[in-house]
Amino acid sequence: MPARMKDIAEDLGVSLMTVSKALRNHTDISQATRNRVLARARELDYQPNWIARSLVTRRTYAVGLVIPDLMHSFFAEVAKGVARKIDPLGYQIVISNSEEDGDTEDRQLELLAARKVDGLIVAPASSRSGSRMLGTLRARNLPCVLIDRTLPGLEANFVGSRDDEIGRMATEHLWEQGCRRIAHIRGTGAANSVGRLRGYRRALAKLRLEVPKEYVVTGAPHDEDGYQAMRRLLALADRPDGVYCYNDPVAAGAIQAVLEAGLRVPEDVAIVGTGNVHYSDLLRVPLTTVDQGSARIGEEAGDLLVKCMLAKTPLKPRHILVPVRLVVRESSRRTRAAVGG
Amino acid sequence: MPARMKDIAEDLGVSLMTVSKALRNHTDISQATRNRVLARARELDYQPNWIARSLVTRRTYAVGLVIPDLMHSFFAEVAKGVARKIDPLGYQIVISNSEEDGDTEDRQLELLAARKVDGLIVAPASSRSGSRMLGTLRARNLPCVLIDRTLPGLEANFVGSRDDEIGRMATEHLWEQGCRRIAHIRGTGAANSVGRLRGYRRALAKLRLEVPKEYVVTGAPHDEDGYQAMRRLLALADRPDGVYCYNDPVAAGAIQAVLEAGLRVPEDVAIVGTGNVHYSDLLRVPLTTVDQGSARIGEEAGDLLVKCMLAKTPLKPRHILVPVRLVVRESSRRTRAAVGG
DNA sequence: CTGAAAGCGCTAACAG
DNA sequence: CTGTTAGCGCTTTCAG
Repeated sequence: MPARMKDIAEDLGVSLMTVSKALRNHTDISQATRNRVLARARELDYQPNWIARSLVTRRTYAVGLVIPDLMHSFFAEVAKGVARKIDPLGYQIVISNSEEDGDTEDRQLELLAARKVDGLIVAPASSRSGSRMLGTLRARNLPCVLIDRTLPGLEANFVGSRDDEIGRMATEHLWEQGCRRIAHIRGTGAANSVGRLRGYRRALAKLRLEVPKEYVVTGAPHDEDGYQAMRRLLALADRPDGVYCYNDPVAAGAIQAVLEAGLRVPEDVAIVGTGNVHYSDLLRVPLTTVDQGSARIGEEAGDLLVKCMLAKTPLKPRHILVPVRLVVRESSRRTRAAVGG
Repeated sequence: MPARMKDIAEDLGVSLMTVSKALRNHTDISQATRNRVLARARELDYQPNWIARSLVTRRTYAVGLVIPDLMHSFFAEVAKGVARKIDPLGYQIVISNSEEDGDTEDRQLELLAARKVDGLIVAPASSRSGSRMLGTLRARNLPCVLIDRTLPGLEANFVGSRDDEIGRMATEHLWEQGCRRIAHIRGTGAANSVGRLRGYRRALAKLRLEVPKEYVVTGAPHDEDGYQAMRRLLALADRPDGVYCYNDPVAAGAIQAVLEAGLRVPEDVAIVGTGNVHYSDLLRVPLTTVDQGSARIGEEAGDLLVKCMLAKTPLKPRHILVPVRLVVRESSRRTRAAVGG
């Protein structure tokens, strides 16, 4: 139904090839012919069929973005960063929600590959899914950039943060604020949660602070999870006076639980999150958090992916670590000395 | 490089068609042959090339989603609703950010059309872009569902809210809470902001409340805009004691401005937002807002689009209005009587 | 500068 | 049950 090149060619009495070249601004077409073609194309409201073009050029100008949760602002910010970089180059984003589930993720990757996307940006749901992805991608050597979470044992492009540093930074900050019973609400499975936990543990060790085993609870990635986890922490005989949280939504949930228990933030329990999502400043208690440069992560990932897609031969995998930064706000400020905000 | 049907066919000494049918579970293939094909396909890690398939079937199983801002939770929630409905049917989402700009939106729609998506869900940036879209879509009769914002003069599928009711509901609520100087921070251009403004005006008229012209200010869609708009309102000689805001981010920004001015919410200025985004409950002051059923909007839009895509002939455009609901929280609760939360 | 031939990987329609 | 023919709309050679 829509106009094809063939239609234009026949209308003008020229060959299909002439039309094809004219439309793509090839040099070896006379200005006169080109104008006629362009004019007729406009009249017919001609739109190139990218499907057909893709079949022969083997480029779709689509990149797949697989994230665990569209609704988590962190990923929305990352997605925006990616878009900002690849959009001007004519790429579009096919987005998939893995819902933090490895099988769903694999299915989505399969589909994306079948769709012949030119590249992939993935925040892997769990480390378990590493094997499948490796097969799916390596075999077809589809350019791929991992974000936010590495995949243990998989040599791949990665853009993210130094998670152990995040954990350390947050924990030491709580200590500096006078907290001595520092707990951690950790994430499930993914490499970043492991790294943050490690940072937390190392900081405690360095500070010679011993805390009960029960001070590490699992409760992520949503604020409801954080809320529940915090309630468990508050129920402990010796409840914590500082909590470092896997991400900002979890921290927001934790704050909710603390306030609901009739306690104060930060006086009774100080809270630190991770990610510095956009609304963390507007929360019930403005949230101290470790900024990961989410938009920057997206941008770097976009840039790197573009480089890979343009390269003739597979590039050596790179690791890009975006600097992190502690943003001190009210949820942890217990001393005069605390700066920032 | 990846395996093709042809490879399987040659390896097995059967025809390409046999492979094609076996792979798609056509009935007229013997179990034995099918098994051989399937086995070889697995060995070669065969993946169907959807581009090639699409070219002949004329279906891409991709739908375009064009929204003004990925980072606004409202649209993230809508997107998730859409995904929930179309995902199980094998459709994937190509997402585009229009950044509230009509030209960007048109460009994106163009690309999406060229990519031959099977359908489109669009939250139009501004009413101005109506004409182009109409051409782009009607001409190629590409199934399309508008969400959140109608396009004046365009007879099209729509899923959204009764915006004048939202405006009325919020305004009357503020009145019931004792506010008598009720202002409105409105959005720019889009039909929904016009509707909400109308609702606000009508409610005032019905209540026989007269307010200065300066009580309607434009400041959307981001929280920064709301913050600035609120500052302007606070600078008025006769400052408002209640403000109805275009959306929740704007309301959050407004609250920020009020508190920063040393005033209290809701005692000095009560605030009502729109959208009931997920984190509105966690805000500095928990936000009273009009819930639009964002996820439901996405789901209905997804369902409707699927119906359109499956239909042989274009369906008559439908309007689906998802019920709205006032959610009363602390930002406006000035009387005992106020219910909900 | 213009065009003819060949084919991307797959499927619809029909024959055997 | 299996295979042949034709072609989706476009681009990449390569000849004029």
